Order: sequence, then structure tokens, then C-alpha cells
Amino acid sequence: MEERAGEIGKRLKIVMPELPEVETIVRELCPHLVDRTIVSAQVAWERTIAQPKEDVARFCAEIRGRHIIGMGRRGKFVLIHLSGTAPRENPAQRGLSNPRPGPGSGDPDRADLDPLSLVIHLRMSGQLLLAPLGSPQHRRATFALSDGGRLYFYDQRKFGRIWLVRDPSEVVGGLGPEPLAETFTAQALQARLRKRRGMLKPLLLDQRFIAGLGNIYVDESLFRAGLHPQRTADTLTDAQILHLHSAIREVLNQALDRHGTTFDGIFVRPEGERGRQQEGLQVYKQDGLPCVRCGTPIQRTVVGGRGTHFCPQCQPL
DNA sequence: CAAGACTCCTGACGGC
DNA sequence: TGCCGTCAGGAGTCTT
Repeated sequence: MEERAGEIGKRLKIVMPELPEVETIVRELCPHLVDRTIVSAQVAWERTIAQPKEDVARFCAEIRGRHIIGMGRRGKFVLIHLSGTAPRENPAQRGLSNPRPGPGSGDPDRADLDPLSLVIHLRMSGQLLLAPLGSPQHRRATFALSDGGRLYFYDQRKFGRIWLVRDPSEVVGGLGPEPLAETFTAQALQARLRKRRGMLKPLLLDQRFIAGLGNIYVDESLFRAGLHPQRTADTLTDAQILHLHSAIREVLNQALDRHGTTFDGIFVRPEGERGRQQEGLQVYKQDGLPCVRCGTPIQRTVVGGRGTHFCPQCQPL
């Protein structure tokens, strides 16, 4: 077992935050962010900011002075909710550098604004940390907080994005159901599967079909359900749908209990601790290693353009 | 609706 | 040793 965990560690180079990792991040950031004010924002890589588009100055201006009133998660997105009321700016400063009046109001003494939300997607390699890394090389954005703390956004691959929006649904509105929600029943999954004819693997990766699953947990869920990644969605029996439904939830809940999957040298959790789910992976990045159930070597193929790991014995087509 | 290609990026890795 | 081509991976977009 230890040997296996070590082997996986060697093979995993990159953080790919999925639902359990994002949920862990939100839970751990929450006590450090909620009830603080964002004093300033600094952006080192402009394309990190997806909205307002190509206007980092406006992003920083609109976020400054906002109070963090809550946090949440939708799929793989981190949500940070900001109050509508910003503290009054220094009038002298305002007069000098920014004569623009407050939005929708002619009274410069009042700064009642629309509430906003920061919506963050970490994509491949994004990290939200409360302490800086040794090198600023991959630091893309920094938020200074009223209590002296800072929130750092690091992202080696530059795929991560941050939106500042009035309504998070502008970004997350198209997402499918939350797999851990009570309303996501086996019947709900069945109803969605029946309408589709594609292969299971790409379907489960499609965030509009179900929100929050990525390559790791799709492979793990399909293994646990004994279903081949290329199985066609509308051919599943009722029993198989039931099995898939519980497999998805078990896999996600186990990863959540272990605070997600952490990779060599890269921290997932905001305070730097590692997750432990890499030790619980049964097929992901285990090609060539014996299946934990039957001993057959795990295979790797490409399905829908994605690296895919499965046991040919336990998951027959 | 399905499926594939292409794009964005970087760093690791293999070949020579 | 060092250079260079290739690849992975989430998701949006475009094409077939």
C-alpha cells in the first residue's frame, strides 16, 4: 500500500482541483476571509481576470473596499460574495485621480453599490493560498485584507480565471446538478442519462451534465461502478445507474474526508497542508499496476481526448 | 446531439 | 550536456 502511494506520488505532477479539492479550499479559506475587507487587489498576469474583460484597473477599483460577506462553491468554482457597500474613499484622492461619480448616484458621500461576487476557477494548476510561496514566479493575483492577511492566487499554467460579476449565475448558470446535493438522486441521474447517447466518460466530464467531476474522479467513479469509460450512456440498466450514482457520491465523499488529492511539491490546501486522497486512488494514473480488486493490470487509453484509466476485467465493454 | 480538432500555457520528458 | 519536439490537461469554440 505504501509502495503504491509512493508510485502514484511520482506520477502526479500537476494539481487538478475538482469538487473535493475546491470544497476543501472553500471550507479552509472561509474563516480567514469572511468578515474581512479587501483593502487592495494586485494582478500580475492580466489575463487571469476574465471579467471585467481586459480591464484590470476596473477590476481592482471595483473590488477595493468591499467586505467579504460569504463564500461558497458551485461545481469547481469558488464563490466569494462581496458586500454592496464600500467604505467612503478619501475625498481628496478621489478628486485628484478619479472624478467619476459613484454609479447611479449623484451623491459622492454615499457608496452604495451593487453587491458583487468573485468567481474563481483554478483550472489545471491554480492555487489559493494564505501565505506566499518562496518564489513569486507563478503569482498571478494578490488580495490584501483588512486584518493584515493576504490571499494569493498562484497558477503555473495560466489557465485559471477570476470573474467579478453582479450575479454568479453569469458564470456558473449553465452548470449541471451538484452530485452531492440531496436533490441529485439516482432517479435524477437516470433521467439525464436517458436523454444522452454519448460515451460515459466524456459525459461525466461535461460540466453541463454534472458539475464538479474531473478526470480523476470520473475514472475512479467508473471503476467503482464497474462501468467501461466508453460505455454508451443510454444502454445502462437501472441497477447500473444506481451503482454509478452511489459510486460518484462515495468517491467524492471519500476524497472530501481526506481533503482532496495533493501532488508532489504542490499544495492544494490554503494553509499548505496536503490532502490524502492520492493514497485512495484505485485506477487514476495506475496503469500497469495490479487492480486492487482482481489483480489485472490497470490500462490507460485515451477517451474523448482524455487520459483514461480502467481495469479491463472489472470494467468490461 | 455527438465527436473531433484546435486553442490557451508551462514544465517534464524522450530522443538524439 | 544541451537542444528541441511532444505531450498533458479543463474548458471554450469551431467544424464535421
